[in-house]
Amino acid sequence: MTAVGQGKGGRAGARRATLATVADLAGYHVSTVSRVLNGTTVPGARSASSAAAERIRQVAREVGYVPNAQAAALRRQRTGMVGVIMARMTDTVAATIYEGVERAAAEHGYQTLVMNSWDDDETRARCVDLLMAHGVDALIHGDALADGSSLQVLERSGLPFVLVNRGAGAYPSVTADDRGGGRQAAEHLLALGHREVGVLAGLPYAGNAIERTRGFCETFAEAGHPVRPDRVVPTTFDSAGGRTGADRLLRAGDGPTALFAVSDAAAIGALGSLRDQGLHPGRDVSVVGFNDMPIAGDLTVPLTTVRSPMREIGERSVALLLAVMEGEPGEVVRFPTELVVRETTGPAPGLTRGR
Amino acid sequence: MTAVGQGKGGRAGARRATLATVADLAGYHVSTVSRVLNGTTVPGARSASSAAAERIRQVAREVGYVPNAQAAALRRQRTGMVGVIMARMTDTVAATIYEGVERAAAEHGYQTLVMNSWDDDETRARCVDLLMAHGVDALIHGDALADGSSLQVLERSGLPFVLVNRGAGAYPSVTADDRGGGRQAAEHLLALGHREVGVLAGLPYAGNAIERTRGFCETFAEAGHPVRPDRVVPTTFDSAGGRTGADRLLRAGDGPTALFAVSDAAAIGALGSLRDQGLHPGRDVSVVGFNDMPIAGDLTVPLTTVRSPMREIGERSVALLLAVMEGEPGEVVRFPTELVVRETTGPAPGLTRGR
DNA sequence: ACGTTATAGCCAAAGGATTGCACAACCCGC
DNA sequence: GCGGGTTGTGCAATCCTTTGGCTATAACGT
Repeated sequence: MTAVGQGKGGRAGARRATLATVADLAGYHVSTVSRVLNGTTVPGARSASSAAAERIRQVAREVGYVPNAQAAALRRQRTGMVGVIMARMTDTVAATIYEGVERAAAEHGYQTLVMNSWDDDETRARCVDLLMAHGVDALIHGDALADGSSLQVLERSGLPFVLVNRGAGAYPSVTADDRGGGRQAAEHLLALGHREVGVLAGLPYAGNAIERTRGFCETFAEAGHPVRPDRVVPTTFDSAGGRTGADRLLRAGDGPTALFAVSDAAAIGALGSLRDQGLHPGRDVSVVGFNDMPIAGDLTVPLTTVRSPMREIGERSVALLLAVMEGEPGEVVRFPTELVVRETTGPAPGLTRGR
Repeated sequence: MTAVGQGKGGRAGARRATLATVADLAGYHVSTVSRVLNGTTVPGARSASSAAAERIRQVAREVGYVPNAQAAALRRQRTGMVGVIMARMTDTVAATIYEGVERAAAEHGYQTLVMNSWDDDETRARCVDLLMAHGVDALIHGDALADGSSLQVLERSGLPFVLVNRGAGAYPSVTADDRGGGRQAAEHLLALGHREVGVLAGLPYAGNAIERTRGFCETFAEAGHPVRPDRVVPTTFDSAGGRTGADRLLRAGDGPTALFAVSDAAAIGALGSLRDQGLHPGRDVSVVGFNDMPIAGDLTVPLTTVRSPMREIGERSVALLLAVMEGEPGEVVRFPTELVVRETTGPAPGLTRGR
């Protein structure tokens, strides 16, 4: 295993150029090179002569010098990376929030190091450890447990962090106003005359799902039409979960006339279930989703849903994190949601449907 | 700025425990601690006594020692991280592939460091630099330009890399058999009697889009019904792109009777366009997508599409990367696709449609 | 012409983990 | 009881950058 034999092209095996390489070639000391390349315009006015600076930059470019972030991180005690934990990237909601996070972080000179926790406790814990090992300066936690149980270790570690998408207790977090969104969905269905409704309630330990369900159910209860407990079924957030849940709710003889899904993907799964049973969304059974993901409006029967500003939520979480890193107190931020009425909802059919 | 003032709980300001901390407390030398904690079961069998090992592990646990990956990476010349560049995570295809990558990488003890390039040249280049700076051991490139122009720098750098999702020339890559998939879509539509078809062709510089379009068009040409060039419109891969493209194709007086979209999202966008024009998918206009993302089968009119094993592609790319890192030659892998016929395709209507 | 002050650049010490080498103690056999 | 072979540990160099301290030179004022 002598030669490195990777890229066929260049000087394979020749290790990356370091400060020393540049210093030698340019005829300066590494410290000078470092200062030039870092543009240390800071206090001591430790600037190099412009001649030196130019020469050094020239050489650096020639040898393709890329600073070793590891070494730099070791010396200054910061990596410029923030860790991001998400349940899974194929959840469009998570992905969109993440895009917001990445963009905002980049704007402030931070890299993001993402990991998928798969909503699994052990993996979640391992993520935190790994991210800490890689020296992230802070953490954005996208899949906290509603009871905050996963966060105590984190808090003890002293690593600054904020929650996003799923809140938990008083921990600093940025989410949609999930409860309010649930209420909006409920009010809409109530206004359409629906009385017997079901909820595809999402994961029972996810703060956002809980709040959405709560807002929805309490609104129906206040209107004098409490949601039957057996009509609130836990699901995953994806379409498969929505489908299974809807199957269960609709196959029962006295199915509900409307469904509220705590995610658009689950709502689409419910649409699949409806279709299989020959039911038409918006006419036979109404369906309301959550988030308003981009395809919602393009469906052949466009989805009524509660819009949440996902990307903004991601961006805001970075701002909040930065504040927390500065030692500021850290707040609980909730973005208002907006009901988007399309065609999967319609007036309630006669109290008892056939079939 | 004396106290650190982050986590309120624990010993804030107390820096992370290091090897030295553990060594002192356990009464051993840091080198011994290092060996124990790394389980250096390697060749020299220079193991520590089990007494020492136990004590050391005990102490490490007590003080919550987390190794500093930066420092370790500096010393051994590897970080255990592979960089991943994707156009954007909200593209479900990219996200799914990434999930495969992450999982497979983790299985082999690697972390992934993802970045979104937004399909922008400058950003793409910056991603590579940043990933190199962070010392990734290798790179998985998910948004190569078809002409390979973005890859020469990379090749020169000597960093091992493979392409995924979008191939380019003879560079090692893992993709679906995009051309074959395009053919399958075409054969299906031909069999249904469609002669006048349009293509939502994706980004003109993306290898996968190009190949899918090519496979499709060549099959129609071979059948004696070449696709009119003005009916092949470039689009983005998302639903907005598909919608705009379909609007353009269908608004022309003599619209095609079928559309092939190089992504499911674009296909769904096309469905939106159809709906707006009062056209029924599968009856008035047939639509074929690509990838078979999970919701495809749950749509109210389920989507006919060409299935590609996205997650597997991601996983395989890691395997290939590992091989390349070992100095093996690096191949071009293409996974076969499978046509999934659902309900957005049907027999071609009379040669000229009304309206 | 000499003292004073910038300026440009070098020196060397971290920072935390890994690892080849050296060393001491111990075991065994004869 | 001593040589040869293990075995468990310690020593110290090394990876690359950053940065406070320091020196030498140049510039400037009177």
